[in-house]
Amino acid sequence: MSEQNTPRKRRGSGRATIHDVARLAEVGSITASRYFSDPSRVGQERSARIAAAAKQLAYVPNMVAGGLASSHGRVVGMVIPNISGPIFAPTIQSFSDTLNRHGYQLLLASSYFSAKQEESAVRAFLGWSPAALVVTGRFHNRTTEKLLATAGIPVVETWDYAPRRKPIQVGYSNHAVGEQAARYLVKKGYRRIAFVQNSLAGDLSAVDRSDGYAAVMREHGLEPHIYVPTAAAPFDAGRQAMEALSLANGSGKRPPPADAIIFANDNLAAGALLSGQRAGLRMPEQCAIVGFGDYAFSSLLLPSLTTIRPPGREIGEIAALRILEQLGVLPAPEGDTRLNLLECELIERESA
Amino acid sequence: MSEQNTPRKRRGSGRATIHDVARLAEVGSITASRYFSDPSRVGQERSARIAAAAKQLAYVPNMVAGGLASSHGRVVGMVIPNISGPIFAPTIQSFSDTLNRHGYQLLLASSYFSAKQEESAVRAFLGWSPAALVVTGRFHNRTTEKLLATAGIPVVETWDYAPRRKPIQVGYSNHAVGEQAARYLVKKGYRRIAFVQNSLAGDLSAVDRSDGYAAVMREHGLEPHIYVPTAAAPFDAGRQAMEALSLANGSGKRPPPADAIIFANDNLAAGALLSGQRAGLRMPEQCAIVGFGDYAFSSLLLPSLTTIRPPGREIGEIAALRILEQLGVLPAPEGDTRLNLLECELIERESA
DNA sequence: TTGTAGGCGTTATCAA
DNA sequence: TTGATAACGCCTACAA
Repeated sequence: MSEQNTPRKRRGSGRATIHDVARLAEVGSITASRYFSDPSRVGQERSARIAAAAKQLAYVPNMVAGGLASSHGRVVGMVIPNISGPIFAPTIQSFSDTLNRHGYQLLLASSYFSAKQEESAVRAFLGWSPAALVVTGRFHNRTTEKLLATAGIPVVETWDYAPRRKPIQVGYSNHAVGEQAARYLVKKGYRRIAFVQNSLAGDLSAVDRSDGYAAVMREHGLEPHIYVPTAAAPFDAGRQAMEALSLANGSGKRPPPADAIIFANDNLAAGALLSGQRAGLRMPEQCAIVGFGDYAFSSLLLPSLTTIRPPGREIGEIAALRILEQLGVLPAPEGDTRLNLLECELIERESA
Repeated sequence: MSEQNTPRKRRGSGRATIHDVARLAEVGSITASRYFSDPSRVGQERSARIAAAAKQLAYVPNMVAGGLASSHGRVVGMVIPNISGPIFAPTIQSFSDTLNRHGYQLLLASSYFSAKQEESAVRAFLGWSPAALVVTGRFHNRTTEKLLATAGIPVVETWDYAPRRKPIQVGYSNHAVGEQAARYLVKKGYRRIAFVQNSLAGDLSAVDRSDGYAAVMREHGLEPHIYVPTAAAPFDAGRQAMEALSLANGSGKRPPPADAIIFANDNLAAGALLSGQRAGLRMPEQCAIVGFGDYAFSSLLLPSLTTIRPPGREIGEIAALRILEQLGVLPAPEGDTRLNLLECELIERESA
């Protein structure tokens, strides 16, 4: 016990270091280091001694020192547009959990869909020598592009899918989602199908969806009708669209412009559903509604909302797996793992 | 341009270091270091030279090296029960944003309400020499307690409030929430008020709420009636409770056991609302419903759900501010900032 | 399988 | 206000 001479260093965290463990275990510190990174490379006896010493000293490896020495720490940075919205949380959750399971930690920041904020988050992360970086979408400003390209670490783009780009892609096709919704409604017999765009300009993914919708419409000889609401709040915008497209048979002669509406997201759809319901509109008979996102409330609405569920959880998990493979933590599977195109599921409920 | 001799080191990240900046600016590297941590401590001329050099070299400070040298990095670890539930996301969001604004990064992990997972997350964080640590709730296992106590850094407990504990507290009183809901219903004239507990055992905060409810009931000479559903899924549990407490007037003689129900959370309340609605029950006339959580869907239900909103966003922001004050990044306000008791807001909607 | 030497990029310490 | 020097705790390279 009196062995434990405390040299009272002038600096330092005061916690036990790998040297303390090695000394107590009577091995070289590099042997202790090897034990912690890959126990199979250290002999039985010493392993046992090291384990005992580590336990006795409550040793916690200093990841900062390790990161500095090896020039890449066991952290992965993720920039996500926002954390508290209904969309991205499952991605963060599954991403973080998968990383943790393999000893990596998540460094998180949000961009609020701002390229400038994304850039500053990436820059801040870079200071931590992350093992990899995850960003959302394929649109970044030039500086961010350069930072990512020269970082020399795996970069993953999530929530979008751009086969020709360099980073690993994990996402789905918004264009296909638009097609999927339109095909579904066409098959159900609807013909006057409208698409309600997000009033938030800059939601490029919604534009991709409306493109897919328009393509299918034309394919069937139907006229695409894309409505862009002006109201800023999603529920209000949804109501506004509903009034314009389905409740607006003011003259009493003409049928309303739409007998089915695809919304850019479930918030818009919910606003429309509520206003339709309050106006006594029968849905889906008089007007079918399809949303996007499968938010938590979507199954609770009356009528419950038919919507398309993006694979948020899967995106997070696959992004993490691809990174761990790139880092050599997991064995690399056969074939090209750079492109990961996932499917969205159309969830058929009452509204369409 | 040919000045940029690349010394091709055998190791290292390849990025520009503070020494490169200092050399280009023709100052000592320590002066450059000072410039980045507190520009006011460096003279005008040199400051300008350093700034120019940093820009030219696209210098990104290496936080890992800085963290090692100063034995505490600019990261803060947060353990939250889960990220993708409806509850904690705003806390994470505001916490992260507030930290980022002051140059600190968020290290995130989730515990899924497991003390064991919480412990391993705290342990993992400690390896990063965080500047502070945030945990959720006041119940941890003994090891976690010890780790937190001996970490020598600010520790914040959020989402609960235990004045006598050591760490900084940022939360609200679940007991008071239970009282608040009960008082509201009593004042509205309801007398047969029941409380529906979470079927998930281990949700201790919900137990605190039911205690508060029971206290108010007794205070008014009323009999507390706490119902514990057996169904595991929240919506099912809510339906089950509704059937037992309000729709169960099978004999046709006795009035149902409850004319008002407080639910442990909005998910349960939503399940109840839906089943009540499908059974043709008029709410709140025949049965008033109060939830807890103010989830995203709560305002969209029919009738819209009267509920109590916990101050999730505020918790995150205040936790971050207290930490930054403790670290000296922000000026410390007067008085005791260790205890931060926030209010929950009762949001009056249609269901009660 | 184990050990030695030295460097990773920054900041604390001390002196000027 | 500025700078030289020595940690910080670990890991890579190389040797035994």
